[in-house]
Amino acid sequence: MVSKKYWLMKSEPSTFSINDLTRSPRQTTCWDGVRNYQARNFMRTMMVGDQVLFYHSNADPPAIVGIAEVVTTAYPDSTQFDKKDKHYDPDSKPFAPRWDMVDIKYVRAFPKPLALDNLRRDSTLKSMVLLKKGSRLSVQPVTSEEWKHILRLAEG
DNA sequence: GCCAACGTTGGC
DNA sequence: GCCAACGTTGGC
Repeated sequence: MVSKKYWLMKSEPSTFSINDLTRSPRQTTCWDGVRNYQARNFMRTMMVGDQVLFYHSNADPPAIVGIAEVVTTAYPDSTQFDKKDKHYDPDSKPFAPRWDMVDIKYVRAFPKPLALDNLRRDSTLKSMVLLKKGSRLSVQPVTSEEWKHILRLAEG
């Protein structure tokens, strides 16, 4: 038995919001379009049951808006082979796919989103990857302490 | 819309 | 292997 891990995944709500996730078939979506090696490598270590903070970037305000969970391990992202897709990668070959994705399923939305500026003022969270200066990583690990604290904030 | 910070590419 | 140029992210 491996213990659950915790993650944060970013999405621009104008592209795919947590509401879009609730309306998806089985409230599940494949997390395609990740084109950053570090983010990909994190997805490759994900296990079914891992918990995910759903973050709205480029939003007003940017905020953690709810929770999802990982329901598949990583598998090749089909959009890398689709010439018409924005995330098409001509250098990736089907016999050696470069980019992976996982499926995540909606768990719940927070009654009140946790806005980025509030998170920044919270000393318990000061070493969160999300809050590091210049951090752009779209898939990132969250410690269990950060996770517990964030859930408390969301309930409060 | 601006721009700082970051990741990637490619010439050398 | 260095690093300038470029493209992207994402807060503001």
